Amino acid sequence: MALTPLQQEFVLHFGEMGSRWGINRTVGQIYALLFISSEPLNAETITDALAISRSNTSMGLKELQSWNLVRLKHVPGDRRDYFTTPDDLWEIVRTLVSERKKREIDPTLTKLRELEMQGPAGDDYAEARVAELRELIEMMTGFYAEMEKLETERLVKLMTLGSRIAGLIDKTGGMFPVLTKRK
Amino acid sequence: MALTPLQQEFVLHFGEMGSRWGINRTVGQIYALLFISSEPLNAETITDALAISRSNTSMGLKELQSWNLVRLKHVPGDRRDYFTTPDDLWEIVRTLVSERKKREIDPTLTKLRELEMQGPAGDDYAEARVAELRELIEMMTGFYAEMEKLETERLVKLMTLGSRIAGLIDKTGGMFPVLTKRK
DNA sequence: TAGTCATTTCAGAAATTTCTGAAATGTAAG
DNA sequence: CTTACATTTCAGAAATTTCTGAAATGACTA
Repeated sequence: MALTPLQQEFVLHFGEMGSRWGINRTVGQIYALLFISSEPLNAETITDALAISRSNTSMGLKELQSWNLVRLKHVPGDRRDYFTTPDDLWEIVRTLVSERKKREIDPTLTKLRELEMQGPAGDDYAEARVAELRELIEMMTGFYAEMEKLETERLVKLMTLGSRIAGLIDKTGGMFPVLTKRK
Repeated sequence: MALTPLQQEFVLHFGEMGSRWGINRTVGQIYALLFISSEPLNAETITDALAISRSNTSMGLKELQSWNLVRLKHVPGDRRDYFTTPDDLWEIVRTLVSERKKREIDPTLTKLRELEMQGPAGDDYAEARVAELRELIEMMTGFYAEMEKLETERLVKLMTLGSRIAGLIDKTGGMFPVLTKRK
């Protein structure tokens, strides 16, 4: 499969960004290719479009599957596996955020709690710092858990609302009655 | 400088997580060490606490400085450079988010806009996908820009509020009058 | 200005990650 | 069961990143 110039450039960009996003070039390219392809692709097609080895494609797809970033499809009468990305971009964002949290945040939160469980270390500053960090992460993951529950429609409204949200909170620390009354 | 067991474990954890966070082990360890140390440290102390080479410390500190994650301090009568992390964790979070956005999001947004500028590519699906992705990223960075403006106090209130925020948006798409009236 | 110490640079070594080709495994159809 | 693919695994090769020691640079002071 020959790529259009647009596809080509898009794929190469994702490959280059890969390392900043914590995935390797090939994985970035495979994802990009699936993302801008209207139809599901099989491993052979990917291999040939990206000019990589078949085994590299296999490993890349495995990695993307471990991130829940691709969906497996089957074409009747063809026993090869076909892959796509979800049509809904918000679904992709949710997956990405959730997986990154799982890999980049949760292990640290666990470790911080473990460190606190080990009891007084005779190092007040470090202990305070660990506790403070743990509390901050808990606040942020707690907020994330709430946002995760929202339907996409409300999430979008919320984001579009922007800083007008801030007006809801008065500086003294209370909130407007409409908020405390609801739910 | 000998590390306490707490410091030791904290530092090692950050080193291991480094690769997932897009920094290398040493950089993660240096940052962690500065973070849990009550006093600013100089390069010599870091080198010796982490058992790495002096040049590695130098490069690691340079990297952390490029991320704006450390502050340079000077001790009177001592011409060596001393480094710390900000006391305020929210300041750290703001820096981290802003730098990650700069490195991981902005280049892609630029590239997507470039691709769109290149005009019709004769590939409707890919074009639509690029436009959709660009719009999504613009919405999210726009929201981020608004949140960035908020004082920490309000940001914390907002996060603690959690999903009660969702109650503000009715399902039909409007918002409560209190919101539209303010500001 | 010469001497001392702090820091940076950089070429090559070491470690790690990524990629490939070949072999092994899995799987459906005849 | 055998054949015909499709996919995965894996050992080593290739590429990239990280780290080191030595030399260069910078900057203060006596």
